Amino acid sequence: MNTEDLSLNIAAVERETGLSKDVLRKWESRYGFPLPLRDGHGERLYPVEQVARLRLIKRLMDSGMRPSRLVGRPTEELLALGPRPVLTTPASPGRETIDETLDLLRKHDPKALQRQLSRLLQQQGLRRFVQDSIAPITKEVGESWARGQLEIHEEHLYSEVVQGLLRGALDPLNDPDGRPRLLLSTLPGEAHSLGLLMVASVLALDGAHCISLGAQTPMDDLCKAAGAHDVDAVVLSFSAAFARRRIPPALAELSARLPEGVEIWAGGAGTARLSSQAQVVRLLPTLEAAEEALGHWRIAHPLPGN
Amino acid sequence: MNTEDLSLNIAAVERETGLSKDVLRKWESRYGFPLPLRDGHGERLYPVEQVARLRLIKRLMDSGMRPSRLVGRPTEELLALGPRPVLTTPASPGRETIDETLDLLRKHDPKALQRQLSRLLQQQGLRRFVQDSIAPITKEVGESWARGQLEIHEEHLYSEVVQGLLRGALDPLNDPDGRPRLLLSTLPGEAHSLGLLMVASVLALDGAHCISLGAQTPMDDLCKAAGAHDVDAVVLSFSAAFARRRIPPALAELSARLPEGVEIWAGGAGTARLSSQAQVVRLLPTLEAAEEALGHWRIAHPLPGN
DNA sequence: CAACCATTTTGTCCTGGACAAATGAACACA
DNA sequence: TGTGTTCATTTGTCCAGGACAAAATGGTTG
Repeated sequence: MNTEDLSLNIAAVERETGLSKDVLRKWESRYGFPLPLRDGHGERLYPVEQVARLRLIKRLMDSGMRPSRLVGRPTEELLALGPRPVLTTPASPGRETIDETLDLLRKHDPKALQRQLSRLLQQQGLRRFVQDSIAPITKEVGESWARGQLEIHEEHLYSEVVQGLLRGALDPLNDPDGRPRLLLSTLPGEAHSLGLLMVASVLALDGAHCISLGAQTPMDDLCKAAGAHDVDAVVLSFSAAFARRRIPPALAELSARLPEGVEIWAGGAGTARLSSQAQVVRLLPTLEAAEEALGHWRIAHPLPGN
Repeated sequence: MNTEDLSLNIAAVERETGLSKDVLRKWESRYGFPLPLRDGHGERLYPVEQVARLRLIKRLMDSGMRPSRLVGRPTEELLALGPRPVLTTPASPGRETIDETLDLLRKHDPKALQRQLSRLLQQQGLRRFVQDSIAPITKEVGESWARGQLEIHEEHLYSEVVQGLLRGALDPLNDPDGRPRLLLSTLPGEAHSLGLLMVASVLALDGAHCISLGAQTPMDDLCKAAGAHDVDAVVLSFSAAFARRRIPPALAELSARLPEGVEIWAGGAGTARLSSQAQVVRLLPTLEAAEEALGHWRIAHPLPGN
């Protein structure tokens, strides 16, 4: 009964870690880890320690690392590899606030969560809210999941609530006559849209007109929308999980199909290590870079009236 | 390219229908359906018509039917088998309201969704809100998913928001001195907690004191909590998806382990076809039955003061 | 009518192999 | 130097088909 209490079957591990059963079995045969016990019927039983390590590995992989570097290592080394901040300038909102937020998540209380975050938003203003609260809390949510202190389902809930909040804050502040006019989205295959909304907030605050299409817009729709809304640039976000190899060709294709004169701005952790591609796209690896890009665009495109 | 547009690979079908790859392959070999095409590499390609039928089948199974009766049949017959209302007295809130709600879901806007439902709640009051709005809307959400018009993810979001709303409405109205004192939960394996909250609303409105533990409380905790809170009854909810066979033994065990004098009330679609078990538990197949049970309890337990 | 048991149905897990997609490294070219 | 291409390696997904436990059904009996 000791092992039963402390072990999970393969389906439970898949649920807990997000690693498919196939992957779990393959890793076992290829790397010798995880190496589960077997129950009376020859079925795998994963001790909780192995599950914890798997969760850690999955997290690091989501931030761009590869299994071969991770699967062999002991837990301590994995912890040391922890993700470094990319979009964040961690002027943290304080342990307390973060913990309160996570508690609300665990209680499955979207309403209270919204209240809590709304309050922060009112206190700090959108700009600081995005950079000093949402960025670090999001990071913490991800890490809590890796520690097994949050269910993946709860992470989704967090994401939904924050998106709703940012959209709500963005909407009234979006100047229909603002310039430049920007179309925001992610390409098919890139599900993370939180970073995109954070960029949108910053840009809208600086007076740009942001049209957000949500995540995974097919390239066709993107081009049509760019034409229909007569935008100056298309802003795309790529997380570290997006296959880096596919970014340049995708951007090249988009560049070819987009109406004449429409720029491409690409941001997110996935673009950090990208080679310049200088002529085609402008890279926005950080929120500050996004603001900078906006400034450059304004200098290059002075208002005809002036 | 025609077949590519209109077909999904096995992973996509798993995502769309909630049927695992193993199940999809087994059904193919056992029942001859689904019978996907194959791509150049021998991998399965499911045409959208088959996916739609699978979604329908899954829905019917979730409401208690078995594959052998479903998998062979053509789409029209499946549609005719549609689930009959169990907990609902459909005094529908009107097509319009339902459609608006689903639209908000598809826009992934939890805030607006909450506003919309809050408004309904204010207009109708909790009792009618639960029975005339939440019940039919929930049904529609489920059926929309079966038609492929809603993603499973969006169904989860709906559930979270409604739960938050009901909890919020319930909390202030819960009389700490109310009688009877009720402990509400579901057993491990039963994830559906919406029905439970609906029952809780009705009971709290009638002056009972409801202590809700959320879903999947281990039996140990349930018994301890029953003692600690000195409750008069434990209220459990079983959806049609819960293995019917396991309900009687589970209830028997609980009955044995619960403190002396604590009743068990069992509700939800899963208890509809249950044999009486008369001495041990009280069955609450509908919201009305729950109110009735409350009345009976009050008659059987007159206040000592009177 | 309820409880029990044998039988059938159904879902999950297993092995081990094939192979495509993604990646990194080596190389050629401007 | 930097940019693009090609090839080998790594990694995830899929496949077949068999085993078997869990669940449901349909008698049978008290």
